[in-house]
Amino acid sequence: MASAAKLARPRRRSPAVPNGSRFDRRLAKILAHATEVFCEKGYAGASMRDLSRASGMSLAGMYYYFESKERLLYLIQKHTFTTIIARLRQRLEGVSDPEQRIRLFILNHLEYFLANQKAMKVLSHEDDALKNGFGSEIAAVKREYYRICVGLMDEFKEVRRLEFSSRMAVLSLFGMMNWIYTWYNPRVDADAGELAGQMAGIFLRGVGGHSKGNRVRTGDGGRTNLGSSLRSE
Amino acid sequence: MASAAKLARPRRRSPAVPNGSRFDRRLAKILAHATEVFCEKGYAGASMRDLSRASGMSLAGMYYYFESKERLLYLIQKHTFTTIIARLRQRLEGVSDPEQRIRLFILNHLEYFLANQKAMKVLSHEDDALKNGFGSEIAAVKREYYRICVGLMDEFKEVRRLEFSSRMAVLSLFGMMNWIYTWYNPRVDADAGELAGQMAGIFLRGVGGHSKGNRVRTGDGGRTNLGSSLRSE
DNA sequence: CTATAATTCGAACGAACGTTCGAATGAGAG
DNA sequence: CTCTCATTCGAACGTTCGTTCGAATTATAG
Repeated sequence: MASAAKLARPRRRSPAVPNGSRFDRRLAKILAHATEVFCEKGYAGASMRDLSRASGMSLAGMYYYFESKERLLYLIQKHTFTTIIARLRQRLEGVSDPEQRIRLFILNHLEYFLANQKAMKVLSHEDDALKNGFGSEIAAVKREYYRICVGLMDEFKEVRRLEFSSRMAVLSLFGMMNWIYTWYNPRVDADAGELAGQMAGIFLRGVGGHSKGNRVRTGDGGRTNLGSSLRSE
Repeated sequence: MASAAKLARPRRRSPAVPNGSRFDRRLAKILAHATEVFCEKGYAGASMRDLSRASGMSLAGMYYYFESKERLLYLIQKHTFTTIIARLRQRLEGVSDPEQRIRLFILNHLEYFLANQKAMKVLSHEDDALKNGFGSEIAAVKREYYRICVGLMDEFKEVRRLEFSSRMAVLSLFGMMNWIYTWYNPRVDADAGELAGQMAGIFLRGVGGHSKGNRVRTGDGGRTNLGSSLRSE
């Protein structure tokens, strides 16, 4: 009973290590490898032996860094979600126009999604894999992210004098964006910036707030309609 | 080796049973219960013992009806996909207007999705759980469904003289629609017809084919914009 | 150096996994 | 009734699961 708690993060004596302690850096490596395995086999389908093999560490050795497989998934999800929200907040700071803020949200989401595709797949796919304590904490972070987007939508509706269900709109938008983990192929599909522009175009025009052509932070002029650079299959 | 093949569907003597043989009906019951379990715990997370308990049949007894857990998932996915395609083809028969055909596609998808929410979640979520033979057959059916939608999109583009990537548009649409398994709550959200109208509105307007108000097979006039019946949480 | 704490791992635990087998039931046909 | 075949199940199989433990190894402080 008390023996389980002692695994909760031992100290290091010298804090002189550049980017977190040796412990933290090793743990981060393990998380990265575990993310790949969870992505390929799913949380339930990945065994601790798979994870230890991927990390190049013994099965027993893993338990020095985290106390259970469930906690490992929790750490991955928490870190991924926290990071994407932090980046979003930072980028939103300088922008006040509601439409641009939504475009920025979409860009931030897709950029992070594609740059960390495996982690985001684990986040999307293993949504309800965590139980009780772990699950509710992740759910809270997800809720926060959702609320930010609803907030942006409400600003947008007000200034454009539009009326639609923010819930339905936001969830449709999330669907569009998150679904890419099932189909995105970097050799066929456009990059995050292009994709964000296209999805923002569909969404904003679809929701009624038609603006004739402005993109957020992308070089090529103001084409808001879908690009023709992609062929259908 | 030869003993495994003998489980491949024994015969019944009297074909006088109303809806398929006794064997078929019992199997269908098992599939229905298994769908619920797969939906709740995931394919990998559901054990054969879970499935047998849900069906009220002994663990060993299950193997009289199918030869492996993988085959069970295959049967569920195959049936679900085949049914939704069959219904779609039937409904598309009478309609020739490209926009209406897309609206019908969306309506058919969402109606079936919400009426068979658990099966569709299993279909969406356990997308790549099947290996080799089973997996490629399901993938082929999914591809067929995708191609139908691309076909509708191309018709639509041609008659409206629009230019956009059908691939990207169709996959965004699928994202919007399929994501609902993560959020739909029948006590809060609109029914399939209403939802289909709203999503079709966003999508069609978003893609540039603006039509001022027609719904497919829904009573209330021609509002194409999002309804205000839903509050944001 | 020695002492102390951080880190790693082989071996094993009991539990749960998917699947098999042969015997026990059930029911309809003659 | 008997015979036959469809259906069910208890018990067990070999394997893999997540986790634990104590000893071995490595690194740092004094």
